[in-house]
Amino acid sequence: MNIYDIAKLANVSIATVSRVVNNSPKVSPKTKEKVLAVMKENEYTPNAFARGLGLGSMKTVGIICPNIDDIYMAKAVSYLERNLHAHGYDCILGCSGFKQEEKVDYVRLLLSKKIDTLILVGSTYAGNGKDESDTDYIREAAEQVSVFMINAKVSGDNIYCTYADDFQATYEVTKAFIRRGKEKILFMYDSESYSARQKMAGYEAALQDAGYPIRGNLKFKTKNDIEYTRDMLLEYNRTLDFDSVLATEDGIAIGAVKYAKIKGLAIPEELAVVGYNNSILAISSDPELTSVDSKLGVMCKKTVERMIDLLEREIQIEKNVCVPCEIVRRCTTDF
Amino acid sequence: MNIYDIAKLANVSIATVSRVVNNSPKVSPKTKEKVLAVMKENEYTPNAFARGLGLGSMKTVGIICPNIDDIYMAKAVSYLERNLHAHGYDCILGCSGFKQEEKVDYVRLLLSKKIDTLILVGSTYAGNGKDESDTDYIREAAEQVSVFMINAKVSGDNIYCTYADDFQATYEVTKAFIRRGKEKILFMYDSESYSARQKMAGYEAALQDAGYPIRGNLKFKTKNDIEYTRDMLLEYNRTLDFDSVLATEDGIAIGAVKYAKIKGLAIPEELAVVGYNNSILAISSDPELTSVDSKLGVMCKKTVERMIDLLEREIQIEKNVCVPCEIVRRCTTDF
DNA sequence: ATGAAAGCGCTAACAT
DNA sequence: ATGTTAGCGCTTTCAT
Repeated sequence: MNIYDIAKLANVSIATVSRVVNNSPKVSPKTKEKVLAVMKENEYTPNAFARGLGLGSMKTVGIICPNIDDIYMAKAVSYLERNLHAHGYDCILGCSGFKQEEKVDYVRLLLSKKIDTLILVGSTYAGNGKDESDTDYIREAAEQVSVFMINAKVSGDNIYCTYADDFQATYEVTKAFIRRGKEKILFMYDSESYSARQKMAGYEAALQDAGYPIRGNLKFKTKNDIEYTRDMLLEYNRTLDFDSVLATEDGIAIGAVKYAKIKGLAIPEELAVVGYNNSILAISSDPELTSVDSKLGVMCKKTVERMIDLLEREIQIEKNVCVPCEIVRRCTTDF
Repeated sequence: MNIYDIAKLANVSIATVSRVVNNSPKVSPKTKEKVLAVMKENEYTPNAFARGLGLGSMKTVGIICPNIDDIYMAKAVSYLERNLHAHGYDCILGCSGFKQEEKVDYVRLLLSKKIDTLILVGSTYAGNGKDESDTDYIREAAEQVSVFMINAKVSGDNIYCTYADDFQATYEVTKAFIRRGKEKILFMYDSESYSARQKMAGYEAALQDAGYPIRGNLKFKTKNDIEYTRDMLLEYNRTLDFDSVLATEDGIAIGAVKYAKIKGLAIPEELAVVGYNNSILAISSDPELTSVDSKLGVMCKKTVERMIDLLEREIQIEKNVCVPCEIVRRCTTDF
């Protein structure tokens, strides 16, 4: 069943059918009704490809994240999908992994599918902070469609970023630790992503402002893996002296909690722990984890809102939006 | 840049360009090279909509799950995406929620986007087991594209199902409980989905086979929410007597663990607990959770393999595939 | 091996 | 308010 069939059955031209389908005001109620009836009777659905070809759009946005099997990414995609669906857009999802080449390939692939917009979720897409060139593929993509980044900052025309104020959050957590008498705050991270760099910078700034030294061996690189982190701490704890942990991921923080239990350290008195993302892990942990909530829902909503403004209302939109975090206090800290 | 431009620049017809793009064997190496050069030079990418219109396919599969902000669903989508991507298919993702009407709408929506195949993830799409009619929309969809269900069983032409052997798994867990002297096994569930029904049936069968009574008050409906479950148990424990918990979700099981801690019950001696899905929650818990692994990775792989066989090789494929579960033993049980 | 031309099903400008 | 028609960019059949 195509538009010609419907037109014939309804005794009108295909233009009229098209108008009815697209809710054009200039078609008489009578013919509209007639056409709708024929359409319903034959369960007609316009061919999306033909429509896309004519219009140059299928109302689809591409979402790329490194790995949706990650609570944080899944949450982001969930928020994005909901907001986009509400505005009549569909999501085509890609999981690129963390390798540069695959990121580049995946972006190209989605562009070739003629998406209306590209959303890159995660701080890994902001590059390593050293070479500008490793984000060139994003600027290239932005020549074809507008690109929205979530939790990453990349400069370039037609690139719009939304990110959490991670600097401020870790600054405040570190200050709070210091106020409660903690002197040896272990900063645990698992990548050099944009977001991780912001977090480390906040940590360092707070130490500096308090007149504390920044000690390299208190910056501890690990993996976002509970058991790996726990074992690393057990291994290094002879040479490492710390009374609190600021982790860039909840999984890392829970590794620290597990370590404390094995060592018989009281939480938070002997070891205070703060995680990040306020994921379900934070409350599944025992004791429940104090965690920084990066307000992912807010970020996703703001992203989609601006996207719609740009795509449909052609309004001027904010280029970069920074969202404040919230520190959710639970049992692994005494502040 | 379209196919005409390339044809002109390469001094060939659009048919030849099309042949080159589609890797047709009947084009001389020389012209092929020439065309490829022009294409590269101009960064030509075929228009996906036009291609879709001609071919009737954009190599896209629709994936619908109730909610990707759920560890299990996210894992499934992750596996599916990876396998599909490897075969050159893209995923368009929809989160339908659990309401019947929205499921129906979302299926229709994706069908109208001319997906090559539809994958429904989650046992919620199998209906409530009472009305056949609540899965009619799936059979309707299957008239247009083949439908693959993950962890659900729905009968109908062109519908292919892959599900875990949940019956066997809960049967074995229950038997193991009984062998270890547990007499009052609390079955905790959060829905009447297909999978939940299988789990309950396995539990009941094991009790029956052991000559134990099936007591209605030992079937406890809750939510897949740690705190809610914990509080429900605290509230009902005056009237409820149980020495072990078999939960249909890890989150529920952790709620039971939290309850045991508050009540000062030793795990697993005074309260043994088994969760489901072997999610990250199982190891973030303390003590770590014994959990049934439903082999989601295997299910997803089998699904995509059959899909490719059907779509590209037009081979006869298995209609229903049942995958055995694995019981991952950790610290909340003594078996 | 290559080209010409007829679709694929729709939208939108233009004509009436 | 409705119809005619020219694209949109590709695939594919049929000639050559």
